[in-house]
Amino acid sequence: MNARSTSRSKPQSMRMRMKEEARAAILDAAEQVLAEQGLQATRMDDIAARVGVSVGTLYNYFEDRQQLLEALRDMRGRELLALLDTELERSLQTPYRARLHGFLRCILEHSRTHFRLLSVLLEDSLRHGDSREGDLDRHLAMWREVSLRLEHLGQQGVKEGALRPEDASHYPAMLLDMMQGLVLRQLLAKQPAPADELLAPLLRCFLEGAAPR
Amino acid sequence: MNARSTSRSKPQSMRMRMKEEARAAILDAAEQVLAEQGLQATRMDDIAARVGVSVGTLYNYFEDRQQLLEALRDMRGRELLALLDTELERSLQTPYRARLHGFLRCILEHSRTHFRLLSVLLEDSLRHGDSREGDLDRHLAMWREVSLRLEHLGQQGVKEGALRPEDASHYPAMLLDMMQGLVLRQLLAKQPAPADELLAPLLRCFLEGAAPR
Amino acid sequence: MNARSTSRSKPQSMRMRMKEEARAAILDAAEQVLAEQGLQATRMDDIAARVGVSVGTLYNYFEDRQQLLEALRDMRGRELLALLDTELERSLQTPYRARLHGFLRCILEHSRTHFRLLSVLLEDSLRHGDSREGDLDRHLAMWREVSLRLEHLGQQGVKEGALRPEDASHYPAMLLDMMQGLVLRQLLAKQPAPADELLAPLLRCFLEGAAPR
Amino acid sequence: MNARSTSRSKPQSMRMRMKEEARAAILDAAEQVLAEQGLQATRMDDIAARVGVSVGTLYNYFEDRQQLLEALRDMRGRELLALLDTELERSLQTPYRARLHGFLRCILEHSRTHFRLLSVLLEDSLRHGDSREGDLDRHLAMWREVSLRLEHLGQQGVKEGALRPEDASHYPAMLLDMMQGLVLRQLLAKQPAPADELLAPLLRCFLEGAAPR
DNA sequence: CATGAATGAGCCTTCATTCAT
DNA sequence: AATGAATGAAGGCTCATTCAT
Repeated sequence: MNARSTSRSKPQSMRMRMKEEARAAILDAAEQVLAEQGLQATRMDDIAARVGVSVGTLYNYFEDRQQLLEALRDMRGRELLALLDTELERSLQTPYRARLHGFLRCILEHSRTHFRLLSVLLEDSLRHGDSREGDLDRHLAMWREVSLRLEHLGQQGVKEGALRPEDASHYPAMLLDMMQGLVLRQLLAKQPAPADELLAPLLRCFLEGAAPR
Repeated sequence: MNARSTSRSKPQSMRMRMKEEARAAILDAAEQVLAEQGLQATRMDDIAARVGVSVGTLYNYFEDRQQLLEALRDMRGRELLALLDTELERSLQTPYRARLHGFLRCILEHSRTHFRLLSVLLEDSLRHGDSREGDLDRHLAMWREVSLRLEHLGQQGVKEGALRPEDASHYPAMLLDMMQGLVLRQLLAKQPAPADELLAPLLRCFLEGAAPR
Repeated sequence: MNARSTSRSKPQSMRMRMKEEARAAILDAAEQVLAEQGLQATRMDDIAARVGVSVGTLYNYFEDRQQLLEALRDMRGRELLALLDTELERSLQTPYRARLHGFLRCILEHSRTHFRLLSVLLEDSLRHGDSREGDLDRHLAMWREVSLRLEHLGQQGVKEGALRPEDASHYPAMLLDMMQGLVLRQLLAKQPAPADELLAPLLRCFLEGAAPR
Repeated sequence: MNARSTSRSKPQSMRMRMKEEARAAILDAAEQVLAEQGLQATRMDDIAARVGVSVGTLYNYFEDRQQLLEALRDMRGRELLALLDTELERSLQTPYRARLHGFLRCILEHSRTHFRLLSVLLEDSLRHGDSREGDLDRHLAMWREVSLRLEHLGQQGVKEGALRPEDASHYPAMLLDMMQGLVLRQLLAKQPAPADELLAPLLRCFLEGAAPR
């Protein structure tokens, strides 16, 4: 009865592929609207209109508004981690400072692309810090992954003699803090500058400090 | 600190004093609720209930919800600046490093006290980055004031030979970024640590860098 | 501050009285709409329009749609019990048959007045028989109260020698069943007949049976 | 009635037979879901899922939700009448009391089997008493058929001298009322009892009355 | 005929704001 | 000034129905 099986290679994976693409399209639209209107102003209708479908369709792909946003967060998180891992692999034979530079540039660029989204989701996580624990957890887990990679990198730096080991545990946090500020200021300034230009003083201060030698 | 008290004649200043106190009470309540529930979950009814008055009364003191929140932001901003100025004055005769330390501790403590508020208001500013320009402006203006004081401090640092002058323009931003991360992580960690313990590695890294000398 | 106490006799009870009247008005309107449109077709907007207020107002008096309907059920239930108790008291010195007749007439009349409501609420109870247990419970509890009174009445009948005691436990149920059918057929027939005319054969059959003696 | 079936050639009647079986399967599924979830909670998707087909398929067999439910009601109605007629034929040579007992047992058992359905459909009929006249009519027509058969039976009873003729016109209604109550209480009690055990006191009271002789 | 994704009108509910007392 | 009931626009979500494949 259901044996309409023509000579198709992957009937199921076709379905699933299409479903995945539709989900991705919705998430892209959601990010756009989110970036433009902010979290609470983003109505399901707006997202639907942006994709060019009707509201009901959104609910064929996501349980509710909340789940849609979580899916968006998760997807972008996974994308960033993939980027970073690619970069780390690419630069395997490179000295610490250059690797760190590449790593941070990845973050900077990804964050710039998705900045409004990130701030909006951070905001959301903070607001519901108490309830919806699992939600915040997944968000923090992602950043912990990034931190982890920075720690590994830091160990290379220590081995190379490029880093003092005493404060090593603080480096990832401080780097990420400064990165976040960088991105934030970029956004507010509305004058995007080349990534390397922004990273140079950051790295210089991080490695050599503000005090004269 | 709240020294709005000019030497005015009784009748008016009495009125105004009471009005100001009522406003302050409302703002305190608003901050509490905001901290507990987040921006969008904070209803006017909740604030009113917290103060112990009825909704209508709030509208005798503030145009609308938006203005109330702005007033709250402005008040806390002014308070922080007052704190910083007091601290700067207190430490006038002190060397750069100690002054910076005191300055940052002020920020850290004030931010810890009002953390939820700050994150909630930041969120709000970002969301309406496009509309409500004047609002974001006032918020940024406040932080520019803080930055300004850090710059002054930096100049002292350069004069004392405690800072390299080349990257001086980046110092305030980097310091504030790291401070913000510090506060953020404090909140998420839910294990408040003594301010000085947190500031020590930050200052060490800032001044001496991560690279061995 | 709240000491506006003018020479009013019952400031609070005034408030409460008005609140109760408003609730009652809403419930009356709800019953009308319910009777006209049925349970699922009854929208909150319709009820509000019927009372002449806006939707929001309904929510100042009832948690949600469900609670409003429950309140309606409870109120009508209490009214019926009050009617019955009044009737029972009035007829204390009367013989069994007459008392039963009066009792049943009360039910018949109350049920005719609120028939659509009753059927609609019964329906609702049946539907959610599994979930919302407490809800159905309250409804059944009310009818159990009616049954209880019928049992008491039956005891009088037995004592008077007007009833065979063997099947006494079945009498309340059978009487109520026949009453319910009576009311139902009245509704469907759309030709309301005088209560006594309907009750006479019912009582005759109940007491004397269908078989010739 | 449905005798559109002329003596046609196989292929078409094959088609129709299959079509009828598919319809029956859908109606069975619908009844299950209806019984479990209630009228308004029963979604077309649920029915489809229960049959193991997709929603669209339902619409190949029934105009819309409403027609599907009506078809279900009609089918169960026809089934009950068939049962009753079989029973009446079987007991042709039996005295009145036994025939009545058999007749009522048929109703009781059929009603128990389909109870949730019946209550749900009754509810539906009552709700739309005003619109959809024809719908309620078909439902009532069915019960009128049952009543008719009870009347015939009653005539036998009168002839046999087992029934007083004066109230004969009320007997069918009263019997059906008590039956309905019986079934309803069975459902709510959730402790199914043997049919005869339930019917005995009912018949006793109906025939001999509650008053001692 | 079967499929199931898409549709979109419709409903419940929330909450900032108003205004008569 | 204080009160708090009333307002009603707005948004999230449901689900019967359609239709292209």
